[in-house]
Amino acid sequence: MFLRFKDEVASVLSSALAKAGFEIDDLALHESPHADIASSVAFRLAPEYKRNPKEICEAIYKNIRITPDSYIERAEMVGPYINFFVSRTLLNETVLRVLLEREDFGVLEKKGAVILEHTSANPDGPLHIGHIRNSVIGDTLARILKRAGYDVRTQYYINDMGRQIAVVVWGLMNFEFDKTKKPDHAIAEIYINANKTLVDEKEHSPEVDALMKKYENGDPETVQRFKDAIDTAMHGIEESLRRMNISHDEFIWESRFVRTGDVSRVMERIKKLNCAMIKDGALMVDLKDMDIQKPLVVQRSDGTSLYTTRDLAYHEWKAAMCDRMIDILGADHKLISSQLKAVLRLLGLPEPEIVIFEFVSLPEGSMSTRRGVFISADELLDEVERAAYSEVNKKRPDTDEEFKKKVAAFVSIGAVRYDIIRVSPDKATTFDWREALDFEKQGAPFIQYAHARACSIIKNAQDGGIAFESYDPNLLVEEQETALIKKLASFDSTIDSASRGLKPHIVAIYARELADVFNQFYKYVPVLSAEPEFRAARLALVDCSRIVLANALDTLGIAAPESM
RNA sequence: GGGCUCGUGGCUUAGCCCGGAUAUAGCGCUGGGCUUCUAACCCAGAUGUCGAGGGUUCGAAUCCCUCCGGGCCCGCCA
Repeated sequence: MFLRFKDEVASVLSSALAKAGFEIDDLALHESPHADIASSVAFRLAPEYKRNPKEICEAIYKNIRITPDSYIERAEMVGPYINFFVSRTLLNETVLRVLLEREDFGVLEKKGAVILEHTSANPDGPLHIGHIRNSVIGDTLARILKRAGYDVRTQYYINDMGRQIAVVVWGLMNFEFDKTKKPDHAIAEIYINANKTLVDEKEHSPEVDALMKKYENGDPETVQRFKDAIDTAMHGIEESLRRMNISHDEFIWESRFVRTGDVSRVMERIKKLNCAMIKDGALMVDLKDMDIQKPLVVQRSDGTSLYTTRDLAYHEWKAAMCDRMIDILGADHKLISSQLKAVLRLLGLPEPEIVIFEFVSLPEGSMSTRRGVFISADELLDEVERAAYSEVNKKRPDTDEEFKKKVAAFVSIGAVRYDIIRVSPDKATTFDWREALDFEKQGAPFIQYAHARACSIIKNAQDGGIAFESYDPNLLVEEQETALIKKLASFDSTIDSASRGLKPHIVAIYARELADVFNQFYKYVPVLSAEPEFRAARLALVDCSRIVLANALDTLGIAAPESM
């Protein structure tokens, strides 16, 4: 709805500009507290046409023509600014469209296949609070892109050829696996012990190297050992992801690209590149021309491949199946991902779009699975759920046990996801228990609560046999009502900008603002006790709010409860 | 040392790409509001040299330069 409004403003302004005899590409449109959309284009024109901005503004303003059915109500001139306001038509059509399209409201018409890779944590232990920043950003982005219209598939790239997995396998051969623990946690225990032993007793190091070699060569017994170890860890990892409402469409093992020969083919092609060079028997690519000072090694002197080489083959394979590749990566991958892109470009292959998120650290420093210094996603979720339970217990003492547990579960998952997604990926954060367990702040529960309130009104109406199939949207004229409808109308432009910029936090902010305006409406505008014709119109608006709140929450992967 | 990135009230944070009209919101703080649809709510108030300095511009949180502080990276690791 807002997308069309913006388009109309742009075209109305462009033709006014043309009629007034001005020429400029940038319409200088921006959001403003003074209007639904404002333009400061007169300022831009002033120096070129050597007239004062106000004069220019008047000339443009005089030429503005708005058609009767437009989404623009009127334009107004304030000093050198032109302010545009949304029309009743837009407001009414918003209500109509939401009720018609329901869960599809806000679905855009972008086309194309997207493969989005996220999480891809090494299967050497459980997901920790750093990993899930990746998972939540990735999953939310996948949901945003789906709503934008793309055909999205998510992939988890399993690094099964790295040394850390060989260490896990070696550990499983030398230490006892604790079957009573969640499998990914039991694997972490093995991994931590094995690392400690390998540091203390250096003589075992060649045993790990031998495992890696045998795995790369495809020795059946070793392959089985690796597979068992990884499946065990992945079983636990997937369970944690599922708990957070996250699932992957595919799991891609990096070893497959070695086995299919894709990796050797990529290395052969790199050898033919002008910037390829052999140094001390290793194949490397000089990337100075791409503004990267560090050359990239793609083949060891013993002829084996490296992580990046396999990643190159992975991307070549992916590119053939989609129009866009998107990778969600931690800040430690900044250099390596720009090297990856540079080599792909040199090879004439499509490059992925990379979303980098900054690190999550603990107050005492950075996390490390290897050293056992981390807070697991499971631990975080458990603690938050416990806090959420005591909150429901306090707020709804009248309800039964099953209800409280159910509410604690969706509130905690929502709170965790929202806390992660609300901040821009390029802010480094320090984890804070007090912050994580705080339910007073405006977060997911606030939005879920607004949704539950809307559901409650609808339910009360239904229980009372009050129908609202026919209603007149023109009766929705209170300040809180129009503010609410405008917010509903901007859901499409929110999805549009979030998907364009791959910025999931925009949707998080939108959901919070929508809940905010709904709560104000709820407070000041009576629904069920209003006169029948107003009651019907307001019930329709409540239903719209419920639908869009649910859509926004769904886009964030957060449950939209009917009651809490 | 070099590269990338972040720095916005006591704390957390939006806006920065694409410069505009009183800088966004939350927590916390002060005060107020439940005989009305769920108070996990709402209203009012105090709190800011937008890290510092310079420059560009009619206009800078936003663009450019320098500096300071935090994070990440700079392996024939992944």
